[in-house]
Amino acid sequence: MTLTVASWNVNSIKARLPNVLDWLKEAAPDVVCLQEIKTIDEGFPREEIEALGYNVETHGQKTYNGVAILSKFPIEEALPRLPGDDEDDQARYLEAVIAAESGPVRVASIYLPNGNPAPGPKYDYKLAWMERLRRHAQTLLAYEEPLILAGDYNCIPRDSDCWDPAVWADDALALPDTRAAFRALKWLGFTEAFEQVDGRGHQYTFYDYQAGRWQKGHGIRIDHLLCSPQAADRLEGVDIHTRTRGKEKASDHIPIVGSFAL
DNA sequence: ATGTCGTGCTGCGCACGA
Repeated sequence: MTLTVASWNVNSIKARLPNVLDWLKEAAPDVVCLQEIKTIDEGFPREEIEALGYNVETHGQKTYNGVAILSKFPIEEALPRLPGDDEDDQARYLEAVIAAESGPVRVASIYLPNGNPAPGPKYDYKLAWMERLRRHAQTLLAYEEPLILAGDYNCIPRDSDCWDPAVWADDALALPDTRAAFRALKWLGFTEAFEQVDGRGHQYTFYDYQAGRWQKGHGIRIDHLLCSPQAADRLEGVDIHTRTRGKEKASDHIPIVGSFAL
């Protein structure tokens, strides 16, 4: 059996619904982690997506942020919010246990803070959020089960993951502290799926709407799948569905899809 | 240097976030 797990920042589920439905029909992933749904739970187009055979869990918020998990398999438990700061009211984290045929698979949909402008309070929030994620991920790894942390990490891991490092040198997505925090998370024992099975530079998951970035091929790779050893051991491939970016009313992000022998 | 989207109301143009 192959289990496919995707991550896609849709930049508003309401504005993107036709594109999302088309892609779900074409790609038919088993599990989808969505980010930036930009709606409260009650506004999520649940029926349209359930009609394609998905179970739906959402952790929504008005206007900003919001994450969701879609699954063709039952969702056994769903845990909104990243532990570690009860004052944090931004909807950026949703974790769920999927009852896959091979057994439980834990997934999280992650919308990591952008952090610009840096330095400043938004960058401080980003780094604090990354440390909270690291601590929680450490707890999850101890379960020793297939675990995939899927999302928009707002982190360009390497210079070769953007078209021009000079443009990004002072940006919150590429600053040394951001990269160090991402590595600290990974070094707990995660495998970054694309890096493991492909690893080429200049394979992008985001092209800004501005400045003709898509037309010029000026992208960045910021959407990632982090796999526990039990998931990484079953990892068979990763695809970036670049053609979604060329459609009418496209999201600025592109879906990334991991295939697992699970 | 600029560029584009999406949201929501201080609402039919603007501010904000990305």
